[in-house]
Amino acid sequence: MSNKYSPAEIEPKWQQIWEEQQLYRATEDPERPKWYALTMLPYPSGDLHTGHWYAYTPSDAGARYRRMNGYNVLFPIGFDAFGLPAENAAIKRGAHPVTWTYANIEQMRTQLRRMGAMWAWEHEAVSCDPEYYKWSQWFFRKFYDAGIAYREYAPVDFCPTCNTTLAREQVWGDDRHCERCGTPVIKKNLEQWKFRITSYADELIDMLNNIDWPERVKVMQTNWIGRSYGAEVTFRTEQGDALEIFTTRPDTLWGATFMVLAPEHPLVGSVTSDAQRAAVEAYQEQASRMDEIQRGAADKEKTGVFTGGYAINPVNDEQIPIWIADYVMMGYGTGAIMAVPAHDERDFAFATKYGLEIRRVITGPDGATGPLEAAYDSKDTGEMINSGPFDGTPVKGAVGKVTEWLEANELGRGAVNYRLRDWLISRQRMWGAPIPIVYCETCGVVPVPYEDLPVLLPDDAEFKPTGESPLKYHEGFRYVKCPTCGGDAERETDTMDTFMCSSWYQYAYISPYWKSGEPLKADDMPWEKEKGDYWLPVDQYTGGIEHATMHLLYTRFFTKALRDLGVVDFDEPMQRLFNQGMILGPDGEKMSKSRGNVINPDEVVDRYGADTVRGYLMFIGPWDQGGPWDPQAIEGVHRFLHRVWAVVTEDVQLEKPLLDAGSAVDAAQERALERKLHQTILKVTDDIENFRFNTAIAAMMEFNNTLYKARETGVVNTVIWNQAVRDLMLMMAPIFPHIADELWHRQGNTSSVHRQRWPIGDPEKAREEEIIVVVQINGKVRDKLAVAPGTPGEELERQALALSNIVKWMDGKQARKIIVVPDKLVNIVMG
RNA sequence: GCCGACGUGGCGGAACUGGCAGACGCGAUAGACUUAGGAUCUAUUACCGCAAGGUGUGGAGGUUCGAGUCCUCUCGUCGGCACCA
Repeated sequence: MSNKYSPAEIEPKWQQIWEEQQLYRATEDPERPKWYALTMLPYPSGDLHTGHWYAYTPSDAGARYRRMNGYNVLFPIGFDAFGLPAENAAIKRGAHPVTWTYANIEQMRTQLRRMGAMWAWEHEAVSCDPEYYKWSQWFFRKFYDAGIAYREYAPVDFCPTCNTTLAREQVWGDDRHCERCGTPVIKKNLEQWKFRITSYADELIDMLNNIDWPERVKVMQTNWIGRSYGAEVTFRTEQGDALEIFTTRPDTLWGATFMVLAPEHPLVGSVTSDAQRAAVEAYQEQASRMDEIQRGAADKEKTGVFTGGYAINPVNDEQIPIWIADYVMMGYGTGAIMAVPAHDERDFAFATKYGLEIRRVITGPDGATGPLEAAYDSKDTGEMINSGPFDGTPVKGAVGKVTEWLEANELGRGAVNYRLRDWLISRQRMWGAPIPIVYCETCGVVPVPYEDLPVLLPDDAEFKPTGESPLKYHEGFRYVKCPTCGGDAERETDTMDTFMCSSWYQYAYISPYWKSGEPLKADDMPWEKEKGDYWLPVDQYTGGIEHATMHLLYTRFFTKALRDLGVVDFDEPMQRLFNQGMILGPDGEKMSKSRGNVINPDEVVDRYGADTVRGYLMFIGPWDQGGPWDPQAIEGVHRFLHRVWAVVTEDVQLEKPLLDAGSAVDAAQERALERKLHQTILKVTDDIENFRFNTAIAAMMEFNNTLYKARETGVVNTVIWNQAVRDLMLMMAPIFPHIADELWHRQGNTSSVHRQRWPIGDPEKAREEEIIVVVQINGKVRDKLAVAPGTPGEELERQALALSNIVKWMDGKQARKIIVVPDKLVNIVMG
C-alpha cells in the first residue's frame, strides 16, 4: 500500500468498490425518512464541462450529507436528450441524431462517473428514448382531453436560425432574441399547439409562498406572470357595439378623453368613417408589416391614426374620439384602452403629439388642479375632481370604490389581467417528441389513441440542409389513416418543445421506462405509484437561475395540471430550490472556446484528482455567487488534502512524544483539541446544511492545521486525537468522498465512511474556557481581558478599570458612561 | 424607465441577533531543508508610520456608547422586465 496521496490510484478504486457494493442504489425504505435530491439534468452535448462540475458536485455533497444524517437519499441523473444540436450534427454528417446522441450519452456517463458522485444510475432516464417519450405524448394526450392543450392560429415568435417557433419565455432581451442561439426572432402567423398555463396564473403566483425557493426566482416568476388588478368597463361605439376596455385605474375614468384600439382590433372596421378609412387601412397595413420585423422598442415615438369614429364614455356619456395606435397590443387585456392622458405617461405623450384634450381628474400632492407638465400617476396622493359623484374622494382606495360603483350601475366589473401567455409547445423540428395528433379530411383534428402511443420518430429520416424538419417530407410518417374513420389523414409533423420533456423528468426517474412495451391507457400511471408515493415530491432541487421563467415555471405548471388530472396529490414539484452561480474562466469571463478561457475538467482531474476539483469548486466562494476559476488557488485545496493525508497516515506512526501521559499539559491540550473538534463539527454541520461549502472547507482546513501543529505533542494517539481524526474523515466525506473513504479504511475501519452517521457536535464541549473581552475607550480598543465565560458585568468593569493601559488612557478623568456587554466588551465613554 | 442583487486587502473570499474587520485559501517577502525546487517546513503579510499611534469595508450624511451590518441620498457593476393599459 503506497504511503503517498495518489488520487489517480485511490479514486478509480473507490468508485469501483462503491459501484460493486451498489452503495448508492436508492430503494424505498419505509423505516427511514426519504430525501429526493435533484439537480437539473444535462443536455448530452458529449462534453461535460466545468459548469457541470460546479452544478453537480456541491449537489452531490449536499445529498451525501443528508444520507449521513439518516435519510434514504435518491440522487438520480439522466439526459435531456432531444434538441437541436443533435439535429444540426445530423445535417452536418448525414447521420441520424439518435446515433450522435447516444454516443454522447455514453461519453458523458463516463465523465459523470469521474465526479465520484452518488448517482443512482438505476434511475437514469433518457428523454429521447421511445419508452420515455411515449409518456410525454401520453401527457399531451391527457392535456388535450382536459382542454389544457389546444391549437390556435395567432402571431407567434419564430427563430430564423433554429427554424422553429418559440414560446414567449424563450424570447429574451430588448432585441427579443432566441434564448438558445441569440438570433432576433421574427413574427409569423401560424397555427400552433399551446398549453393553457394561463389558467394556473393565480396559483403559480400565490403558491410561491408555500415553497422554499430563492426570493430572486419568486420575484422573477411573479413579474413574468404579471398579474394586475383593475376593472373592465364597457364603452359603446356610435354604432352601438360594446367596446370593452381593461384599466387598472377605473378612478380616472372621468379623465378619458379618447380611446385607442390595437390596429388588429375587430371593431376597427366598423368604427372607421369613410373619410378616415384610407388612412386607417394604411396604418393597419404598416402595423402588420411592422409586426413582421418587430413592433418597436419601448422608447419608440408613438404613432396612431384617428378612425373618425366616436365612443360613449359610460360614466359621463361623453363622446370621445377613437384612435388606433400600435402602442396598444391586441394580446393584452381587450386590445382596447381608454386613454387618460392626464394620468398615464403613454397617453400623455400620445395626446401631446396629436393635440388631444388632457383633462385632469386627480389633484396634485399640493392640491394643484391646473394644467399638467407631465402625467401624474400617483395612486396614493391627491383627490378626485371633475369626476361627478366622486369629486373629493381621495385617490387612495378610490379604485375599489369606483369599481363597486361600476358594478352597482352595471357599467363594468372588477377584473384581473396577466402578462403571462399560454405556452407554445409546437416546434418545427424533427428531434423531439412528435405531437400525437392526426388531421383527417373528414374528422378534423384527431388525437392519437392512447394504445397507439408512442408515435415513433422514423429511424430513416433524411436530413436536408434546408433546416426543414424531415418529418414533413417523410411520407411513411406523414401520411396515415385516421384512427377514427380509417380515411386518409396526415400526421402533425411538429414536435414538442423539449421543455415539455424536462417538465416531468423528476417523475420519470422514479421508475424509468415503466410499462416498457405495454400499450398505454387513459387511466394509466406514468410511474410506479407506490414508489412515487414514497419519493415524491423533490425535497431539494438545484440548478441555474437561467431557468427561472422557463423550466422552473413550466414544471410547476405541469405538476399542477397533473394534480388536476389526479396523477399526483401535491401542488408543487420541488420543495426547496437552490440556484448555483456561474463558474467563469480565469479572466473572469464566461468560459467559451472563442475566448480560449475554457478549463477542461478532465485535465484538471488528471492532474489533481476529483476530490481536489470538487473541493476547489466549493471553496471558491458562496455557491450561489459563482466566480472565476483560479488555476493557482486550486493548489491550496490540493495541499490541504496532502496535509490531511499526512496527519492520518504519518503521525499515527510517530513515537510517543516525551511528555508524560496524563500530565497537566497533556490534559489541557486534550481539552483544547476536543473543544476545537466540537466547534468544527458544529460549524461544518451548519454550513453544509445551508450550502455554505466554502466556509465548511475553511473550518476543516483550520481544524486540520490544528492537528498538523499538534502532531508532535502529547495528544497524538490519545482517545480524543483518534476521535478527532475519525470525525474529520466523516466531515470530509460529503465533499471529498474518495480520500475520506481511503483514509477511513487506513484507520482500520472496514465499512465505508459513506455508511457512517454524521458526527454530532456538542455545544457544551465546544464552549471556550476563557474568552477575550475587549476594553474600549470611546469605541477604540485599548486593551483586552482574558476571563471565564459568563463573568458578570460588574466584575468585567472592575477589572477593565484596573488595567494599566486603561488607567493611562483615562488620564485620571471620570468616565461619562461605561457600557458592558458580558463576554464581548467593555466600552468606557469619556468626556 | 421599473424591479432585484451586489460593491470588504494585490486576488478569491470570512465576519451569528450592530460589539476585536480581514477567518480560510491564493499570491508575495524572509528564512530552513535541499545538487535543485515551481516540493515541503517556519515566520511575516490591510494601509500610513522607526515607534507611539493613526486611517480603513464604493462615496456623502444620519441613528447609536459602538455601524461592513440599520436608515436616507448618491455613484458603480451585474441580472430581470420593458409601450401590459
